[in-house]
Amino acid sequence: MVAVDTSLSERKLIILKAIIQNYLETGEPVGSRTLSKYTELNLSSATIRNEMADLEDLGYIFQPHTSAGRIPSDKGYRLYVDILMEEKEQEITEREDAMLEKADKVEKVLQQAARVLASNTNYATMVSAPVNSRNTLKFIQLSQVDQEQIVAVIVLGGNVIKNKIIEVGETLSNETLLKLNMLLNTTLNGMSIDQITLGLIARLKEQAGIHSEVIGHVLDAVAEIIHVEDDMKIYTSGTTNIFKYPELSDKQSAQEIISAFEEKQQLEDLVTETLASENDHAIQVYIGDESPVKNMKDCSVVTATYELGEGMKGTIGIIGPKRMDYEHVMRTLKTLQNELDAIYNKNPKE
Amino acid sequence: MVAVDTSLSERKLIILKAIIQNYLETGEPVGSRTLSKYTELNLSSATIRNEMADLEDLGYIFQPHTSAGRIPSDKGYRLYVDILMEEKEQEITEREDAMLEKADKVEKVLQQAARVLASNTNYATMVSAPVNSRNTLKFIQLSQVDQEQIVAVIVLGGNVIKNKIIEVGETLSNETLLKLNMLLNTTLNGMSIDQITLGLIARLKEQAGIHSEVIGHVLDAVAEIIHVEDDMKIYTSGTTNIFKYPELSDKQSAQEIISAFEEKQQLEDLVTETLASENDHAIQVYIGDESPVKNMKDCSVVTATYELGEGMKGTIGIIGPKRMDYEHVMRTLKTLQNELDAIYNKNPKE
DNA sequence: ATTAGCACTCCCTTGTTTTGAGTGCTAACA
DNA sequence: TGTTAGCACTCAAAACAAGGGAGTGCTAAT
Repeated sequence: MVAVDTSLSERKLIILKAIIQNYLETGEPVGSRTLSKYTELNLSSATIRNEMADLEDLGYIFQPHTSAGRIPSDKGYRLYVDILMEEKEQEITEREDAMLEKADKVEKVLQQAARVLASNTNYATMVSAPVNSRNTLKFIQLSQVDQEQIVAVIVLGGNVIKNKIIEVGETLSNETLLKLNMLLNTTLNGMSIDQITLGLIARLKEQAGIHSEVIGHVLDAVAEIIHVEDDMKIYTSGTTNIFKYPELSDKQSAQEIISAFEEKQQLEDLVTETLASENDHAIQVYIGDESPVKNMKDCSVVTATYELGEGMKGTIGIIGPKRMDYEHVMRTLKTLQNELDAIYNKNPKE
Repeated sequence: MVAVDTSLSERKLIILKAIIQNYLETGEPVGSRTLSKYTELNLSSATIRNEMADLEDLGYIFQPHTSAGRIPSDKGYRLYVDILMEEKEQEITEREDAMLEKADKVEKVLQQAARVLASNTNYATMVSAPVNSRNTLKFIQLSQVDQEQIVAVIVLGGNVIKNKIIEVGETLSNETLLKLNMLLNTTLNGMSIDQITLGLIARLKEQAGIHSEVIGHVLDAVAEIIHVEDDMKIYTSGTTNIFKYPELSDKQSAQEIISAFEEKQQLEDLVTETLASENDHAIQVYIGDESPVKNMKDCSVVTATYELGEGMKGTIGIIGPKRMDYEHVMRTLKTLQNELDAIYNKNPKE
């Protein structure tokens, strides 16, 4: 995929790059005359025209209609992102003061991240909260609320807290509760959520087996709390930025994109896809049809994975028109990714 | 406000009503010829024209431009909603099978409510989660997670659970913790959140005064957990329905409305306003400028308050074009309001 | 009081023309 | 052989013109 098409001469590459960059700036189809001035190689428009005809044959650019200039195809953008674009890598680590302010709750930070990203790029953005299947259990406790209710509290790494009310038919004695708590803590402490299997729970039941009925019920509830995947939280911002780009502003497109942002389902798919992809910390670019979200077939989607610690991974992403400022977007995304990665270590919990 | 303008003859009212109903259906300015057929009173278009001229002078209708038909003004809609509209009250209680399915989590129910409402009406909808300032405390407990962390768990009426990790400098003895828990439970149990004032906390501090420093810190934290208003959760659905109405579909309007739905702040204001209004269980209609949310000055907003029990009130609302089907909307809203009101009693916690 | 009739207004649609940016091709050129 | 000037051609978009039609206000007749 990244292999350069050998049929492309140096000059064609320069011209293609010029076409794309010009189009990114203006959003207008770019013609041969414009290019003959724009490029450093001094060629007449006629020559450029010949080259452009070739580039069109090869599928990198096309005309929206006869007698119009050319615009990049998806294939063209792909080549640009993979090869042509100059990444200003060196700057990334040094420059850029923090985008995020501290905040004590993770949710706040993530919502803020989405906002910052949107205002920095003028595109629509999303940030998914980390899912924590590889997280470990730090503490577990059952307490009697009243005659018929027990509250179970579970603290995971990163100070994620889960809890639930468990309804019990009969009152449990203090003693039983104490034993149960002991048992749970000694057995489960330090284990990752993945490790706490149904088999393990079954063995616990046996060990605790005295009033098997109630206790069995309680343990089942505990297992459920631990395993129930909190449905993925996704924060969005700047959805209306898409109105800044005419190619996405018609009713049809706007409606599709915005509803994908409201009904979060599609974004969840996007996150899943991103997290599943092999090379983790890289920035991923989906151009047009490449996007896993069908509603975004006319957009480009750029995503990155961050890690709050201990396998708690989340995704940050930007959705905009295909003619998006890839350089800037990828740089900003990388910066934010770093900040989020860092946040857990430097500021474990305020 | 509800007083009928005495200058309006019976006939004018009929005509006005006809104009509005016709406009609600078609969305087109309605002219005198159309009306002379549409209305039961057999009048020629000329007569109707005279009446319409009067109605325009009185500010109930206006022309978008000379030589166009008339459309209702905000004042016209107001009159319609207050007086002209026929509410089919009787049906409400009997008919209508349940819109909501049971679900164990409140959030799910509310999200579903928003969805149902949107698909039933073809407008944009919002449902706010109840705020619980008048809720009472059922149970409170502090537990040691590790050397430096305590987790505080608080259970409120309706099984709302709040919790937080508290960082402590030094380890607290089991004994101290036990005493603290006793103290907290005996003092605070059954109190409403409003009642737990800073003064009360100060008195508690004195009573517990032994290791004043750490304990003071912990008690402050507890007070904070109790009082920190969970930021209002608002569920939305069908935002993109606004694209079905041309008068709201231009970039400008669409952008304003949609961003109000994304950045929830304005919706929160709307909820606050609704909840603050005196007559609680009534349906409220805001037409155009009447809306507390400035971004919705070209819309109509219809809201209702539901009560999950014990002063836990939330708001459901519909946002659409001024020419909205008020009857249907208000009826649907009322039905849903009843269902939500009932849900807590019939199905306290599944 | 109502209505028929008429002149007038103004938006909207439709068709026509003009403009201009851009292309492809051919022939001349270095 | 690669490059360029020149020219005819295309097509979208803008500008313009004309007609139709829905609607109004006013006047005069019923």
